[in-house]
Amino acid sequence: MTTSGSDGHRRAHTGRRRNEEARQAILDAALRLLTTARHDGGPTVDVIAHEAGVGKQTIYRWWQSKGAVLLEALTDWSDSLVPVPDTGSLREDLCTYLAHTFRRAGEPATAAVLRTLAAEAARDPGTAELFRQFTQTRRDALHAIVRRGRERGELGPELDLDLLVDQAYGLFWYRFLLGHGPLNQETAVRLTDALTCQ
Amino acid sequence: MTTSGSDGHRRAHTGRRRNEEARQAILDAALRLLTTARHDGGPTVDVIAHEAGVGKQTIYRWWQSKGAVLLEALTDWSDSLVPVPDTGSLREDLCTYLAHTFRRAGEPATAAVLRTLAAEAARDPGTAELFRQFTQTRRDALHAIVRRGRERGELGPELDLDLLVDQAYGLFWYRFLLGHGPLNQETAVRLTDALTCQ
DNA sequence: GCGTTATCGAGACCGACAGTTCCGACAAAT
DNA sequence: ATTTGTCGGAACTGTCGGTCTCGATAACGC
Repeated sequence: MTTSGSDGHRRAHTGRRRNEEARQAILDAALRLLTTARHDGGPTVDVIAHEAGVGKQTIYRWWQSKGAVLLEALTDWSDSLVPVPDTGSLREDLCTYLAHTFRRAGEPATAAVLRTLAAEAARDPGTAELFRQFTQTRRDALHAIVRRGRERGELGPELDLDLLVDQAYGLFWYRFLLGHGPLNQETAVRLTDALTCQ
Repeated sequence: MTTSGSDGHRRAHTGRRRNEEARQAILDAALRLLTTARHDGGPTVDVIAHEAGVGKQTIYRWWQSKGAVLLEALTDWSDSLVPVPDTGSLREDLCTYLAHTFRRAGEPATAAVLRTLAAEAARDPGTAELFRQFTQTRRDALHAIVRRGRERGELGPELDLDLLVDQAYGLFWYRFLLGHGPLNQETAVRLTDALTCQ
């Protein structure tokens, strides 16, 4: 609608203190542009700034790079992305979590975000580190599921859980980015079977 | 040593026909620059052209993008990269292949090449397609190993071999690019065990 | 109250780099 | 002998991440 900012009103100046509204406007704009399906690269800094009704300086004063903005927007958004189930059954928890993850990644908006972030991480070392931290939180979630399963005796006590987690997320990212194979619900089931040695 | 071309002599002009020496010089320069450890992004087109003693036009006349040049250089080079073992034992073949793959990826030159190509593929859709083709040849190699194993009865006949292959290569690329976990010889053994359900 | 100070939006500017276009030279094709 | 396509070299364009400057504004410290 409006060409500057998500709405037409002018933000009040906060003088010598950081403008929290501007911060939110930047993150909102970043996420909005990130989820807008495009086939080229991610949004440019100029476009984010313009969309947020903000000067580029205001972005670079608070974030170290474009990737940092995008990743913070993603992190805020994804906190409620994929819940971590705890039903008492490893196979059920695992399959639910994987199926949910695959389904989300299949949605165009989510896919665009993840793809753009991965590309940005490949370009900028600083963003790569932030991306590493983001994936770490997902690893932790999956790790918790399999650890509970092992504590219940559903997995051998000597099993390398990190390896198991990385087999799952490795397959996910590999297929998501390269697209050699599908990421559907059947894949989730089969992967669950394979990981639990059924 | 020399500032233009890998050696000092001037190439002979081939008139109206394509200069094969120039083509090789470009690919050689691309690979040489690709394997040179750098912490920033890949080599620029200008540098490749200068290193090969060639005009940029000569590059863009024969390749559609920088990534296409890099990927052709990589493909030529990697044909003899990781041999496909066939000892008659699935676990031995698998473990050998994975261990070899991991070891190669640990060498700085190889690591720089793979990392740069992955970044380039993330940036440019055309290069992404070529990268997909490259990884497909590696998938095929691993697929052949497990297919032979299944034919010998070392795997269940209903197993999804594509899934198995993608678990392996997924873990490889995930750890290679993100670095959450190691890619050492023990990892190869453990992964082999996991994939063959030992 | 009043000078100081930090942030704000806006825009000019810089440097890197992918990709294009032009040029004179050259030899094969015709 | 003329035409044609490539070659090396270089200037040029456009995009984009990131920096710098500027006037306006209001909180902060005295």
